[in-house]
Parts: sequence; C-alpha cells; structure tokens
Amino acid sequence: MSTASAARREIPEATVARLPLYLRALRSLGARGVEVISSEALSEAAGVRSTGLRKDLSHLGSYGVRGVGYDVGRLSEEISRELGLHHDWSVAIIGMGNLGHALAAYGGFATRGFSVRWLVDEDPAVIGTEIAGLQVIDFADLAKQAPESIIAVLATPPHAAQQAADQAVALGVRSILNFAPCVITVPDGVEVRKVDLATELQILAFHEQRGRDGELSSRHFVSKDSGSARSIGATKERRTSWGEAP
Amino acid sequence: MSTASAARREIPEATVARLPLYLRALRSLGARGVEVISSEALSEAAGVRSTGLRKDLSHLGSYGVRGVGYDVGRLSEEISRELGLHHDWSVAIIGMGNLGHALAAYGGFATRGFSVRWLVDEDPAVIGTEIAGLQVIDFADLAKQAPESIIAVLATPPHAAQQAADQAVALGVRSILNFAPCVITVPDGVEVRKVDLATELQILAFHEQRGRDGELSSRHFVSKDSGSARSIGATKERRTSWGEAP
DNA sequence: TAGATTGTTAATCGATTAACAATC
DNA sequence: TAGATTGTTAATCGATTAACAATC
Repeated sequence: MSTASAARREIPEATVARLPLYLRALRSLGARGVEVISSEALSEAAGVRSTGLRKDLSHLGSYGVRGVGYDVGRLSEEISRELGLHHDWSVAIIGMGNLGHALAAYGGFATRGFSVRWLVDEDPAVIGTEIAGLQVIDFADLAKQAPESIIAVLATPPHAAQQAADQAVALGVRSILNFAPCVITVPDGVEVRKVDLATELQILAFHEQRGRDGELSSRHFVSKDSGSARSIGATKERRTSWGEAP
Repeated sequence: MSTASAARREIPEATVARLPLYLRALRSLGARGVEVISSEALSEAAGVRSTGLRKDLSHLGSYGVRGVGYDVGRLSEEISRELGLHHDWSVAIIGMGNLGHALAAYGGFATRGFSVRWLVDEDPAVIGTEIAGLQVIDFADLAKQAPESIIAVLATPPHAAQQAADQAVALGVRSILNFAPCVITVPDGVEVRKVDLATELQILAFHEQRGRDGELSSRHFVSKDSGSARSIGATKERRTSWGEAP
C-alpha cells in the first residue's frame, strides 16, 4: 500500500502533540463554514504562533497555497490521516470508579475518532452493571471480546494501576493513557501517556505563589505547556447553558 | 520574611512540571518508611533519569549529602515549600456535567494540597443540588463566598468555556485548569493549563499507527511527554481491588 | 504587476545528557 | 582511606523564533 515515495518522514514529538489542536480548530472552523484560512488565523484559533504552525505543517508536506492560505477540508483530512484517525480506535476503560464512570459517559471521545467499547473492573459488585449503555466486564471477558488493537485508559486507584497495566499489556494493548497518579512500568513497544490532575494543580499553584510574591516585578505568566494563554483575540463565541460535560 | 539571600532563583518550566512527580514519589516512599534515598532510586520511582533529577534539584538548592543521598522528609518539605503547598489551595469546579461531577468526588486532590470548596453551574435545575457533600451554586454566590485566591477548574462544554473563564477572571481567579476542548483567552497575569482527553488519545493513536507500520524497523516508543515509559524496574507493589477511582 | 502568505533556512533558546570534580 | 553519590560544568540535542525568498 505504501509507495516508494512514502519514505517515512520523521515528525518531531512537539509537532505531533500539536496536530490534534490544529485538527480541533479546523473542524470547528469547517463547521462554521470557513473554507480557507491563513496560518495567522488558524494559529490564533489553535492557541499557538503562526510561525510555529507553518513549521509544524511543513513536516506533513505542502498543503497550503502561497498568498492564499490553507483549504480547511483538505488540511483536516491530511492531519486526520497523519494521526491515524481514518479508522476508528476502540478504547477500553479500566477501573470504574468516579473517574472511569465519567470517562465512560464523556461525549468528547466519539466525535474525535474513538469508540469506548469496553468497561472493565475487577469488583464483582460492579461487573455486570451497566454504565453509559455498556456492561462492565472483567479482564477475562475483555480477553475474549477484544482481539483487535485497542487503547487502554487506566482509571484505577494507584495501588492497582501496575497490575491493571500488566493485564492490559498481556492482552496486546500497546497504548495506555494513565490517569492513576503513579508510575507504571511497561515493556518496550508499549507507549504510556499520563494525565495527573493534582500535578496540574500543583504547577498552577507554583506559578500563582510566585506571581503574588513577585507582583511588583510584573512578570507575565505565559506557560510553556498550556500555550493557550499565549494567544490573544481568539474566537469569542459565547452564550448558552453548560449543564453537560465538555 | 524573605532574607537578602532569597534572590529569586529562576526555576526552569520543565523542572517545575516535574517537582510534583518527585513529591508524589517521596510521599509514597516516606509512607513506606524509607528515610534516605539516592537520586538513582528516586528517579526510578518518579519515572525520570537520575541525572535529570539531580539537575532539577540543584535549582532548589543543595539538599542532598554526597555519598549518601537525600533525606526523604527534608526533600518533601523543600519541594512542598517551593510549590507553595504549605497552605491549602481552594478550588472551584465550574460546570457540573459528568466530568465536573467526577472531579468533585475525586479523592486525589485533598491529599495533595487542594480543597474543592465550590461547585458552580448556571443551570437552575442543578444549582442547589448537593454533589459530594457540597451545594452547587451560581457565579453570583461564588462572588460572595470567595474573596480569597482560588484556582478554577473548568469543566463546562466548549461553547460555554470562554464565558465561564471570563466570569472566573472577573472574580479574581488567576489560575485555570481547562478541561474544555477549546482555546480560551485570558488577560495577562492569568495562567491557563489545559487537559484535553481526546488530544491525548490522538497522540497515542499516532504512535500506535506508526508503530504498526514500522514494526520491522523495531522502533522504541519512548515518549517525551509521558516519560513514565522510560524507566524500567520501578516499584512493583500490587494486589487489591480497584472499585474506587484513583 | 502588487500584495499576501507560504515554506524553508538560519539563529536563538531551553532542556537533556554526559562527564567528572567535590565531598560525604 | 576507599567507595558512593551529589552538584556542576560542558556538550548535545531538539524546539522555537526570526527572517526572507519563493510563489500564488
């Protein structure tokens, strides 16, 4: 399927991490009927610098038109393809506590290429119950039902995370999103990304503390990671209620 | 309170982002009765390289003893102080959908220096209800009750996030953790960090796709961001059930 | 053609790693 | 003293920014 010209471009890790932001912005623009957009405007919508955006996109190839900009639909397609979103990914959520429960019901995955298809727990009191339209199963059942490649979302308490990760890996899982606030160890070839909510708050606390102390020196708190604080004047559509989760 | 020697050390952003990981590992070690630890062992528990750990700690000062290691209690204290965790931070969660609900009930904040004290929504059907022992209030009430410095956790749907952020900022909030999958714009001096769940999955999908294609070239997927995939042989305590969230 | 905007090259900046001298 | 381990300096690496030539 891959042609000779498909020599695998190396895409910098920092760029990969931003592609989803561009895609998100493009989809939103597309939904509003925007068909062509400049790097300047797109970068603003994505919360990055235009020069960085162009550099990032240059790693994918040349999909823009000088003097004009980028075709929103075309660029969405190309980024989707690059991210591997042309087929849907199946997700298993492991650990049905508060967080696992919320993630199971979270609507934000389906719209972005992921189907939550399995909910796993080891507590007999939870197994068999229905959450967000799915039956909670145990690992043995997951092994039977999930021969294909899946992404595991770990939402167990920390003391159970390593064991759960081991079981997932034994099933062939090679991508894990870890919400448990602990380090998990996996074999080579398995990728782990982590989201630690309290860690994020602690980083904010650090800056807030520094900020108050150093008030008079009038620093600017332009965080590296968050990025979004950087851009000014981005789209400002408002209104409506927010009873439902993001 | 600050002495002349308290010339404000600049701590690199990358270091700040890792301090919470060190603290987490130290607390866990301390709870197990470990009193002294080498940079080598601590780095493994935290999922980083020992050389990086020492470099990070050197920004805080010299709290280790050559030939011996670090005092677990002392280092915990110093990092806590550096992060501003010697007083508890108050958190307001904005948006009581699935995710906001789960975050309100999430036990992992309290143990790490944060008190969730306010739950905010604008839906009259939700305001006044009780979640995790707290009454849901509206912004007007929050304005009355929260004169002090607070951290806002945004868990609204994307279309409502900017407005909610504006209202929070108007109340004096200067630190925002944004779970809504959109860019929000804030004035200088306000810091935003973001957590986008679908984005994390898309980054994993990218690597998984690459991995399968490039199988024969036997790459190693050592992600920059996740870091935890790097260390091998870290602590492996197991067992017990995981009915509850992390 | 003139104006706009991309894609790329070069310069800067920051973060990681390696090496090792200091010192317990 | 000998062995271990920190803290720091220098080298490498990668990511960001600036500048501008290519070109629609």
